[in-house]
Amino acid sequence: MKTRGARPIGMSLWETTHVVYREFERMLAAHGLNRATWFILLALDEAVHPTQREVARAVGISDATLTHHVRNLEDAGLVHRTRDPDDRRVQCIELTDEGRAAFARIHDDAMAFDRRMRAVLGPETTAALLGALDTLTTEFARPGDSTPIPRA
Amino acid sequence: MKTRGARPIGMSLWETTHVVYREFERMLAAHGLNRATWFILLALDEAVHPTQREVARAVGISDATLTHHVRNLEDAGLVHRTRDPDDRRVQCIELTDEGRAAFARIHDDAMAFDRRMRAVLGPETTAALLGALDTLTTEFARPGDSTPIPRA
DNA sequence: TATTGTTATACTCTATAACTATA
DNA sequence: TATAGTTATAGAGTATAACAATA
Repeated sequence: MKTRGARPIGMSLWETTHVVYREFERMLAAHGLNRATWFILLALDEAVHPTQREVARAVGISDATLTHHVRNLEDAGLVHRTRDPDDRRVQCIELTDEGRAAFARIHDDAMAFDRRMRAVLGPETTAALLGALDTLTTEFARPGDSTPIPRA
Repeated sequence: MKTRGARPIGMSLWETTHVVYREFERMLAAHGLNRATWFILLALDEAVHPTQREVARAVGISDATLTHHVRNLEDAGLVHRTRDPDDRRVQCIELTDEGRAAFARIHDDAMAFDRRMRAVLGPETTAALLGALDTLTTEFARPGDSTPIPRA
């Protein structure tokens, strides 16, 4: 068949995301985290006392998968869980002091990573890229799917 | 901490790639393929009688992982392997008639998918997006990594 | 009955190491 | 010795289903 012609956008999208995220995850790994646990910490940072279910929705994974990752974070001493006294079904996840310190360190690295991307693109191309990505997300998103994080 | 400020580019990149690829893989699944096996068929289409090792390099997976996927493709009747008579260590992978037909069908769907992306973006934004992705890939690629396909 | 979260289990993709067979 | 590929095994991330505790 010898498929020739313009390279599909999806190919470039896939390759770039892969290349960029391999570097990003290398950084996370140096802090003992992976993509999922980093997204969980971000979700914790953006909500006040979220339930595990809310965090799972924000991250885009199942409750069972979240339990798995939260256990790892807890074993690492970065988060602490307590049952909500007003509704003892609910687990309240909070960063420990150590977790807050780790978050701050990783957040610094993540911001530096973002600055590197913006610097190499320049402000106009950065804006164009973000606009294009947003257009594609709107076009292909399914209602009811949250998901910033899936298996890739 | 309440991290506020501009959304990181990586977040958008990740989310868009996820949303787009979930739809793409839904299409592939309707044809009985997944991302890895589709990339393998693409690699077969672009080279003449490649060895398995060459295909693995092109796809960006290990030899052992390739064996795994090729076995699935063979079980599905889409490819056929023969030992190279000139060097019996080498497996030559070829599409079967059924494989060629499946490839053509999926390729049509993949092109339609690409047209949909280009249509919603428009020609200028498409070009800008591809340029930005290329810039990022160049910035973050590591020499010696082939990789169009990894786990994401 | 409904909801929150956990456990048990399993599946998929991936890799490394050890191996076979060929060269 | 070196190379192409396979097998055996394991690990990471994910999910579904069944469950316990609580409401």
